[in-house]
Amino acid sequence: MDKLQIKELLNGQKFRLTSERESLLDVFASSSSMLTPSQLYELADKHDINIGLTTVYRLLEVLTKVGVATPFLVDGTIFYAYCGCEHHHHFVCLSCHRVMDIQGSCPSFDVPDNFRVSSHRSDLYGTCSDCQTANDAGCTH
Amino acid sequence: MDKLQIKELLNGQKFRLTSERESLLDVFASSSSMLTPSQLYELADKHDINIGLTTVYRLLEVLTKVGVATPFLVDGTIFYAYCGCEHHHHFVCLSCHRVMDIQGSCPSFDVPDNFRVSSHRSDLYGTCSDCQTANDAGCTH
DNA sequence: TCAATATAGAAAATGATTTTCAATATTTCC
DNA sequence: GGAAATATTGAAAATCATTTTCTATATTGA
Repeated sequence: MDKLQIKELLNGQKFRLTSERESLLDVFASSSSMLTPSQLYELADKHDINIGLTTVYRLLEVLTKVGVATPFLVDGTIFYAYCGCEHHHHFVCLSCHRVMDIQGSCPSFDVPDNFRVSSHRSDLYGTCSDCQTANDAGCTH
Repeated sequence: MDKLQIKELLNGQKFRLTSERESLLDVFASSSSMLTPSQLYELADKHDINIGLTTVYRLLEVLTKVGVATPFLVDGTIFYAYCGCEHHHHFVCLSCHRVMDIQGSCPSFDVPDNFRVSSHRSDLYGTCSDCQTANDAGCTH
């Protein structure tokens, strides 16, 4: 999903893609990890992009509303991952916090006919290969 | 899952099922909705069970650790649902906050061999039949 | 029983998130 | 282009959620 598409998604709900938001979005989209608002704020800072924390919160809010950001609750902390595509399945590495889209067909559930399903999430949690290697290397037995 | 099993699950991690926790657990288990800690605190209060809010937080923490409570993040708010069984699939009504276990086989995902998957969640969000009826009834057009 | 450990609860502290508000920027429409 | 309307920014303040602290109490285990 390119920036123009995101801009149009935002505009569709009367949100604007300002230069501040665009800079933040670049940083957000280039991270393969889920981030807390504060982490995104600090990551932007490292790129010499100095945007207020409130603006970070507001960007993540509107991106979530249009489906470009996905919130994750891990150990009581709320993180956000950039999700350019409409896929709802993720693998979350609990060690490095990387989030990867994964293949797999949506499961079919037995929901009563009179229930309306508006969305679904299927997330896997575990340890990615890099982190397993790192853990093995650091392991002393 | 009965109380004895939960007690043993807790004891297995050096947690205790005190009388305060047992009272709270009864209230929690009898609710079909996901609840915030404050909501559980107030619901207990209505049952003349007066337990400190801190204790509510601590109960939900230990129940989550042993898998008896499941946290849900909805619109930025963290809720907990009692999940007596080990099933990981839920339907969450975004209107009344009821959480229902749903049938359906776990989806098979294409995760690389060298990734270790420790858990997964598959949740559906939508409107239950009761709430749809209620909404239709309240609808003026 | 004695020692070690876990818990309860109130209060205080912390941390995360939202609100407020004045200034600025962007869009809309004429 | 130039108002008027609308949305955004960012700092500060306010709010809300959660955790920590600490003392008293209860439970477990040797």
